[in-house]
Amino acid sequence: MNLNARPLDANPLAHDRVYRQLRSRIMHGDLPPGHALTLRGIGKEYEVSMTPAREAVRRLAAEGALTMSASGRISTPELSNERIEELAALRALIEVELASRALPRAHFALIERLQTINNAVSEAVAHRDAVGYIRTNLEFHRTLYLRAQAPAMLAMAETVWLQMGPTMRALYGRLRRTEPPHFHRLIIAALRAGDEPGLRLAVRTDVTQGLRMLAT
Amino acid sequence: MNLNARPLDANPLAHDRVYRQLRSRIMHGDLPPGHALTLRGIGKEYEVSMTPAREAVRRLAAEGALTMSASGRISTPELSNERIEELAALRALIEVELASRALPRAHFALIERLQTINNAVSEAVAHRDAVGYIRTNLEFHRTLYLRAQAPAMLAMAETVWLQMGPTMRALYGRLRRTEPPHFHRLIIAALRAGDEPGLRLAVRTDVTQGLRMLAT
DNA sequence: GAAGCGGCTTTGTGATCACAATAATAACAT
DNA sequence: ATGTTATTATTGTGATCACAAAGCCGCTTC
Repeated sequence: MNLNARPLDANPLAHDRVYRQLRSRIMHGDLPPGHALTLRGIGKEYEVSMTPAREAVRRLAAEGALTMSASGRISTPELSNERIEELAALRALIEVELASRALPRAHFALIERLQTINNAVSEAVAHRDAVGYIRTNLEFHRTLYLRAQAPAMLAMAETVWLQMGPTMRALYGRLRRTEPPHFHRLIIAALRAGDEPGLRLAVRTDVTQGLRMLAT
Repeated sequence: MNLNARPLDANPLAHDRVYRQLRSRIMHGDLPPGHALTLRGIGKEYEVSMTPAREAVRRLAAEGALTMSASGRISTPELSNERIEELAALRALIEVELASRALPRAHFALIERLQTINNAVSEAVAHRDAVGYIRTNLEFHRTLYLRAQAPAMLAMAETVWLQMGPTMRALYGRLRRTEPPHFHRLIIAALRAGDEPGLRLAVRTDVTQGLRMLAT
């Protein structure tokens, strides 16, 4: 009898499924910084054995989404202020370039879609929904950058988002703002006007504004 | 009897040892693009079972150092020209920033060390030693960037190097030059003069010059 | 010759286990 | 109460196995 048989209705590639779900939760701020995880716990939660859980964790650790202590304990990263500054600088570098490359290809339909997403961002802010804000905000940026046709750069940007996920949740969670996202409007306006310098400035400002929350 | 016992003289963390050695070989161009690997082959080569080999491969795949086909077959990446252009642009973005951050901290001892490394680069070029050239060239850049005190950025740059490793070997291997690295001298001169714009230009040019070889 | 077909082999995947090391808890003494 | 030690529970690591799917090779057929 085959004890290792996997249920026929189960999706193949168990480790990939675990990886994607964990990645989404981390990127969107579902887990606070320093949250501990265990291989057996993950396996139980996703109904797999330790093996695929280990592979998913190893992959996420390689991307900086999880940190492993010297003894192998798994947790979400707790970023120092210097690390946050670095990651914000990386976002500025990469995302300004992505936006710049997307600009010539940003037609009306894209700009309209960005506005729709931006409304969802405003709504999440109004409801003080930190996770919803992070998710829609990242969707706004990703939608724009997809037009750049630069998958390696987009992957780099998403890796930075991943690393900042838990910290962003902690930052936005303690934030008590209800203002709609001002810089997103500047980005949209620059796209509409075909204003590249304005777009670069708007993206850089939007991406690094989180630092100001830290400085207080 | 414990069948899983590991030899007492062996270093702990087998998967990490395998990871580091494979990573070094890939980054320095030891393997050509498209080179196939197997878990059992890696395990046999490093005298471990499939498990640590799998973890090392999974980690390298997450960093883009290896690609996995839909059926899970492992090989070094074969980069398209568009992907190479993107990675070169990423190098330019990140490494120019790293150099700029290192500039205020670049004292005499560092500049002298860069010159020593650069002599090794020239020697590798003279001997048409592609792997030696890649290794010393990366050592030149890493030595400079370490002064930037920006570990996340340096990690990003190294990830790009990793992805380009096999392709760089193929490019430099078919190259028949004996000129010493001209732009490295410009970098050193700009460091000595404290000339930030000149440094940025020199790094950007050095990093993207490989594209010119492709265009021919 | 080129394309289809049968088998055999290779290969990644996931489950399970033993083990060692770490963390957590209980017991105790001061 | 507090700090220390001994015991127990938890956790990651690596080895091994069964299995299915994909590659490979020789054969046949038209």
